[in-house]
Amino acid sequence: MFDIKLLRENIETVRKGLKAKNNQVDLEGLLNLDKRRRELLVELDSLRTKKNEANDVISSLLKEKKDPQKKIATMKDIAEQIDGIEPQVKELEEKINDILIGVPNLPHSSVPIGGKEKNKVVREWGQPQKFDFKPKTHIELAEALDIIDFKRAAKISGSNFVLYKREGALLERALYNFMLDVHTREHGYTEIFPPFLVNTSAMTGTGQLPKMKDDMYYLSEDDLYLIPTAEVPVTNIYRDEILPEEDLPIYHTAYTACFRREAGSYGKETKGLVRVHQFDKVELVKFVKPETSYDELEKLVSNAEEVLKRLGLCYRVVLLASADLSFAAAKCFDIEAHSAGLDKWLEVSSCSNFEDFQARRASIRFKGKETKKPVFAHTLNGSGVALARTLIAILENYQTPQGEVLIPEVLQPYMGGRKKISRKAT
RNA sequence: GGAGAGGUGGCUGAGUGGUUGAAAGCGGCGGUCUUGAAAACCGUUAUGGAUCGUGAGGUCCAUCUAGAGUUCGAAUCUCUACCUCUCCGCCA
Repeated sequence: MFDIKLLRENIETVRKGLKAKNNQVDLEGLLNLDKRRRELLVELDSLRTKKNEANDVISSLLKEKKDPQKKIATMKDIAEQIDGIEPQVKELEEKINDILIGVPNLPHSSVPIGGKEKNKVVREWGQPQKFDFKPKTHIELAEALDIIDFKRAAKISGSNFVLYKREGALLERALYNFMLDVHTREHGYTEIFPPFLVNTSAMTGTGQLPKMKDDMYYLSEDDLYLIPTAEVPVTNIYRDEILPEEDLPIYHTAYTACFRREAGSYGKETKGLVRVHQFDKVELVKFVKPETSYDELEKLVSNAEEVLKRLGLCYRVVLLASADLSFAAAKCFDIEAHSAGLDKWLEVSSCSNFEDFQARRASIRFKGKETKKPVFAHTLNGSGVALARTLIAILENYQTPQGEVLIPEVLQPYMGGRKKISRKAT
């Protein structure tokens, strides 16, 4: 949510930014609603002043044991006038808020304007894995090695759910433990283990609601949503709070399962682990001072990259163009790992600076000696990294001609010293 | 799930219909004192909005979990939701 004052003062900036995000909201209409609201508010406030004055007179009359009836009649009259205006103001406020809450964030000036075709690869690390045999896909490997059972997952839950078993389950666990260790021990993040179900306010605070409602699992009995990412509970930790300035920056990391309905996305792109309804992810979340947020974004990206480097996975970092940015993001880098079996770049991380967009919605502020008034913090987050697709890359890139999978060295301590996964239980 | 109690400022805690944005204490901040510190004393201490002012700042309005209601007037009365606590039941 952007500040309506920005619209009042600089409608062209907003118009340009929203156009770059392919959003068409009626800014003039919004501005008119705001103008009308302020006019009524002035009227309302002055009536309230009168009411308060009359009330003071009544209470002193009562103290002096005099008859207040005449003044009560006046106050009654004012109260009626207030009742006439108040609902109008409220209605306008709701209208304005309903519009604002559905307007995306504006892109940062360093973001290329345009759609996907304007996305820019900013760097690559490593070389796509080449084999002198025809590499198998992760699906073939996992089924042959008996470490993932897609059929039974479908029996239990439905299509695009995953059942990891044996070394598959162990590898999953090894991965998120490894990632959490790197981020907490070396990158300065504090570990969080949040609830996986959150309420409407939390979802609205980070910007999933109202736009993404259909993409989320919702429990109507309890009015709760399953989190699509740890970003939601972790960012909302400080909702409606004013933090001491010296607490910033705050870095949090969290492992959670993530739940996505992925409505209407069935097709060949969704085979295997590429797009599933439930996956594991280690998330990085930052709360920082505004002037530092773009430096913090670069650091965040490199923290995520570090994980892929240590896993020995070739990847590239992509700067997203304006129309490809998510609703709440001002700037975003995707990290894509190359997977040899599918021969594809798979998005395993998405690192965004939301500037004060989420902080404004969720009211996350900080205050210090210099800042007399509370200031909205900047929030950032990124996957560090998402597991299902990383697992694809590991299985496909570390496969052997025999159909076995070597375990990346950094994960071996997390897997009881195992060096490879083969058909026989090891 | 059943029964009960409760939600007031950073915290503790007064306040049961009329100058209560809210006593008091604690904490925080500034100052006096001190070689320094402590103690003591003095002062200060929320958030949002509208409006005036180049600015510092001023004025007004709102806010005692949230929403609805009663009333000329609500922190105070009524209803609903949410949350917390206690007991019982159930349970990993």
